Amino acid sequence: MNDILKADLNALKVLDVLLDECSVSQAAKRLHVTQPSVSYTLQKLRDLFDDPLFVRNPRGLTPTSRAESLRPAIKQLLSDAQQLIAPPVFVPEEAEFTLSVSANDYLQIALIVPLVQRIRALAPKVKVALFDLDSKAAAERVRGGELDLMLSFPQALPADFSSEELFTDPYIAAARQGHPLADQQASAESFLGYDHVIVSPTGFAFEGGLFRDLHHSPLLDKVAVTLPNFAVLPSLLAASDLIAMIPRRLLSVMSGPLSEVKIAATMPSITVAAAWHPRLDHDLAHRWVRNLLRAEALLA
Amino acid sequence: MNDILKADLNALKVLDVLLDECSVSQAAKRLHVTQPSVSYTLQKLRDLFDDPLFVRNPRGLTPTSRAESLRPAIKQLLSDAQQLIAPPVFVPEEAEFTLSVSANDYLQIALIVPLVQRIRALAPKVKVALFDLDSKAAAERVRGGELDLMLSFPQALPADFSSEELFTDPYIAAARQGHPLADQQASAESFLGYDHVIVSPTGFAFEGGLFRDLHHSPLLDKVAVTLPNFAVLPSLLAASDLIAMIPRRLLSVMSGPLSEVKIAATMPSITVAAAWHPRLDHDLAHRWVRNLLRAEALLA
DNA sequence: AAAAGATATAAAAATGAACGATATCTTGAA
DNA sequence: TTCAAGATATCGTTCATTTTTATATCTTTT
Repeated sequence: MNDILKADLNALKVLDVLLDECSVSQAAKRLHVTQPSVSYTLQKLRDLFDDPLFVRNPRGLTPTSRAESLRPAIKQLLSDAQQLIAPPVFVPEEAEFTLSVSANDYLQIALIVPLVQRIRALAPKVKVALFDLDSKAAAERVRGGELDLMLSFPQALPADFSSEELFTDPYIAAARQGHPLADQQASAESFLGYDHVIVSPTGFAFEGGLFRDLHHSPLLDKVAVTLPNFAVLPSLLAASDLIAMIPRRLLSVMSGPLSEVKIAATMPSITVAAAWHPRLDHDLAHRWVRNLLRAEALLA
Repeated sequence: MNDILKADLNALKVLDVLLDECSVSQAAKRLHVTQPSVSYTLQKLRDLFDDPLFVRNPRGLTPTSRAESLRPAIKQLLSDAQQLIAPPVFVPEEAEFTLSVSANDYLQIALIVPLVQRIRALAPKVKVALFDLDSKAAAERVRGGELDLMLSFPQALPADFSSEELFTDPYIAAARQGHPLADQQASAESFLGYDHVIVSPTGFAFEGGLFRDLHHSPLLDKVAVTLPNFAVLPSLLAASDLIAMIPRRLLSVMSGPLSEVKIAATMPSITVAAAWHPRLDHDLAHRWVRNLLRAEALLA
């Protein structure tokens, strides 16, 4: 049996040219090799197909009927191969895929929402599936190919993932519009004169990134309320004189009008990164999304 | 630009196995080469596709999205290639082509007619185009691919054609049924007592194969009629007491009932051969026809 | 009769692929 | 913790195959 594993597929490229030229010499010219080289390859082809393929005529070669019958299939095969190795192109307007992203609620609001708007404007057929972030499970789902992207803090990202830092956002203090300290330069005393609310998934355990910087800060003693996420923060602030520490980017995009409380102290900040499986490093669609994400991160 | 002439198509066979195994080591086992060899080919593939194709994981390799997207096309391509190099098969029942044959009228009657019957019985979709023989023009038409086969005498066939002798047929003497000499052993005298008719395309010039052997034969003096072909011979014989010299095979297949006139003299004979362009030597359909022709020639 | 132009062949050179040994990394087990 | 197992990548070296140069052979053409 004539097995493909034994066959030299590269010889088919020579056969293709031979079919065009019907001349070993001319084919050699076109292939930029010498005539004996093509003659040698022709021998291999004759062996492979168990057919002379070409018989001599005064001016070169006449293809056998087998060679003629091979012609269309050879052309098709090489054209397919050319397609195969051609660099892939990504056309946003026509791209059709689902992007699955996991992010905490801060990043959902501050980054993903505007990202989705950009995506929908440029690539209307692309769907986006957004998931809350559960770091441990998320990493596994990235590994399994269920998730394309996870957004979190650099420390929370698996080391074997590809990742990219997006931006660093300083915390600011915020309160309801009309709050006594709103839009003012507040002193430390007046700032600590109000009770505070902080988003802390672990409650008063205060574990996680932000709280490293605030470890023995007097601020923590003034925290009266902790929230698991930013969702209800606007309405809580609106209905009280509580002051919240939030990343700056949330100030403008969070629903409900809030004011900044300016204080002299240098505030901690959080750095945000995107991570994905290295398998997607060169994926054109994925790279396109990452470019959009990077552009969005650079704004404001 | 990534040109197919530069690409090593054989590497695609390795990529195919790699996509199956997701392991350089396993792929190497399946390919019966060493692991570094596959690793080396993988490098070439990475270069060719400008993509890592696989990233490492604890147990081997994880394909990139590009590699995954390549998978179906690779499978298809290799399957096509396998088809391409697979030995061709010829199925008479389904074969669909036109066989163009040129032969003199003797062979048309004695060989081609039964051949057509065989062909029609075995390969109902095959058409046969029959042409009278004009050796010079026929050879050119064979060379040009218009004719698939020419049947003639070995001397009349171009030397650069492939050819095969089919049979040798002795001349016999024939006359109408009821002729005084019919079915008898005739003496030379009684045989020469009748006028004769002979097929001689050149008339009384008596040129050609048969007449070499009869050059100074007294028979030629008794020839009263010459015919350009065998077509009208039966009716001429039926309507006269003429005796004809015809190849034995014509006796049974020629229309109109004829009887043999047996004579003691050793008769000349003609040898018949088929010729075709060497390009068709390995053509399966052509070989099938030649086999039928050979089988038919062996009969009677 | 020789010159031109074609393919095939032979020996030598050069290229490229496969090998064995080894480095490096990760995982899983003692 | 350490060690063994198992994975890919890398490094020279060896070996096989392709390519080249040179030549033979055949046919056509001048």
